[in-house]
Amino acid sequence: MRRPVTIKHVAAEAGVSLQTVSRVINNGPNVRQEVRDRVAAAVSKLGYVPSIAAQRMGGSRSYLLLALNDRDRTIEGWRSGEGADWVDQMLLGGMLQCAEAGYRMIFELVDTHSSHVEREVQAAISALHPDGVILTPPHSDNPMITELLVRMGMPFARIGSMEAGEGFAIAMDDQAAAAAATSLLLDHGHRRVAFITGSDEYALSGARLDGYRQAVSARGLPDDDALIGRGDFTFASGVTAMEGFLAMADRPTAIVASNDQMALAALRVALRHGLKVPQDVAIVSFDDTPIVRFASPPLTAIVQPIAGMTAAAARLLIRAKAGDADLPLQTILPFAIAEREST
Amino acid sequence: MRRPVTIKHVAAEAGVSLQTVSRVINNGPNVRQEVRDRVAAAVSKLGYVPSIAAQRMGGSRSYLLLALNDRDRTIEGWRSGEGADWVDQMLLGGMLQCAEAGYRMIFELVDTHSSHVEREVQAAISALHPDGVILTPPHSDNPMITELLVRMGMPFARIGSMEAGEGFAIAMDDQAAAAAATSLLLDHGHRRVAFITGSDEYALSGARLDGYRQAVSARGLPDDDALIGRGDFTFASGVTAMEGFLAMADRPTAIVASNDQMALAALRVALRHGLKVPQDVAIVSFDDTPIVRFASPPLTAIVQPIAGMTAAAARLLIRAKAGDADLPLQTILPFAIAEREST
DNA sequence: CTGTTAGCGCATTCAA
DNA sequence: TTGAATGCGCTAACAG
Repeated sequence: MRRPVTIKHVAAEAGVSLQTVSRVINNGPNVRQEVRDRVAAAVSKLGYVPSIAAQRMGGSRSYLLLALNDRDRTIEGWRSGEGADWVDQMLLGGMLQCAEAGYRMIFELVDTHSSHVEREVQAAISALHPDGVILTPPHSDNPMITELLVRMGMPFARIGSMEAGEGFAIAMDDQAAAAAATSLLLDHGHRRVAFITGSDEYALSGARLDGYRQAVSARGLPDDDALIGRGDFTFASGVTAMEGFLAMADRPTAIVASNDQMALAALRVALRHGLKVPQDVAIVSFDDTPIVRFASPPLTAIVQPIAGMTAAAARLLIRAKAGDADLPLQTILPFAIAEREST
Repeated sequence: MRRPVTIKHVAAEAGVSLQTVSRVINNGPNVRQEVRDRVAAAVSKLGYVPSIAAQRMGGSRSYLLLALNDRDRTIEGWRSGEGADWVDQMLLGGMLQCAEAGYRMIFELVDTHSSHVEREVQAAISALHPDGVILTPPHSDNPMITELLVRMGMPFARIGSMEAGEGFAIAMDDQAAAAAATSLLLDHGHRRVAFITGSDEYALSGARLDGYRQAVSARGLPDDDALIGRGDFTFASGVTAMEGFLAMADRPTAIVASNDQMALAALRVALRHGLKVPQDVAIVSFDDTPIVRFASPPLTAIVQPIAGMTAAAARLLIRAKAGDADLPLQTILPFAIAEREST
């Protein structure tokens, strides 16, 4: 049971003071190259790694980033085991980015709807003292949270949020993506393309609807409100919306759904009505979680750059803490479209 | 920008000393109920939450658990986006269990095959000072890691490891599961059931093979080595094994694969050979990641209690740190079988 | 039962 | 360019 090696041991080994070692560790100025090398040698010889707890206590960075996800949605995704891989992609982008800078990302589940959101967030921050917070939808646009963060002087990034405001806004161009999805269908000759919206709680829902409308009117097609189904990202709401469409006399021949669950619902309903996909009705999905790849037929989908957005968030937060100024307050990442057999 | 509230403020508010507050926080003994209540009131009034960094510096717990996953496998799973939800299930079980005790779980990716595994693990531990470490396969049986942990006096749990040894071994009964999968096929009337093994690097691979053999001989069927295909958990190895089976004169009518990837490979090969599943050949898979549910036909699979194992690991580690003695060194969790259309 | 003292490992003042 | 002091928020060991 070796005792842990501290900065003191390194100082003794290198024959310098505590402070000099600290300077070398943090790449501080005013250290001769020779001394720097000597300290570095001692560090690697002893296998010294600074304790982040002590670093924080010393009044510096905590090397921790806190990622806040919605509790219910996240747990539900895990429990269903349907491979809703939002969290995986966040980890992929965020963790790897953090690792590069010696940071760690800690996950926390928070209930947006709870009356004590503030207490929950406050508690997590007080306990961890992170250097920054990464907000994901729907937290990204929850003023209870963003205002608290501002009050605490805690840097944060809002993923999936386009509106300028406090914190770093990082999103893909949802409007352009919806327009692209719609245009794709229009290009395939569809004239009546319907759209299933997401929950209003998410700012991106509005953006996607706007994109759809824009693409439709760009072709000079009428703006038919009957072609817009209100959903809330749940499978059930997708079923309802799709059944509404199929009950119409002049029913749509193509559907754009604001997320995968609703797209799968639309697919299910279509098949149950004896319709063939994509012959009778084409479907485009948003998000591209694994499930849509394994649907029959596999769904064409807008691919969200979740890993990229999280990586960007981590990078910005880390740089901000390092004192980097003039960082972009808004970051728009490119989306992709995965064409599969549903169109 | 409110200044953070510390134990001092609480002490002042309650009119007691620092130490008394600390006692109340940690549920220590020797505090009158009246004082306890007074302190509790001050805590909630001020919204005080102890800083885990400071708690650790004070020589107590760090309230952190470190989960080590294999870097390549994990990243590959995320990148492929196939919804290999091992990590999700770990988070589901581990995070929720941790949250109950005021703990956090931090993920770290480590390359088992690297020559500097020890350095990587050492560094993570030195930086974080976790109260315990959760090892997942293949780390669970990597002596480089386990021995290092023992030397450091760091409590740890080995998930997917049945052998007694240092640390808490937590696993499902892989042998019984493989036997159950095989028996299921035997019950369906199959006489020639083949088995695709996993990589020898994983202790559970041997256990699964044993279970298969046991089930076969329990029926008095011959122990035919030709029915055992060597795999390594990759899709490609599954293809090779399956093609070997199909080239046989007296080919098997049922397959048990040691993981989902290889089962999917077997399915693919079977279909390509014009065989019908399950009529011509039945398939049972291990792991039950989301993809097998969306295969056509959906595969019958052994369901691993990943969330349960991680939760158990967290619980044991937390209790151990709390001073709980006689905790079980081996924990076996029940598995389940999800019967679907492939059998 | 409660308060006082002395660190934990580090970074941030200051001096030299 | 370096070193010595001071304090971060907390707990353990000791007193009272």
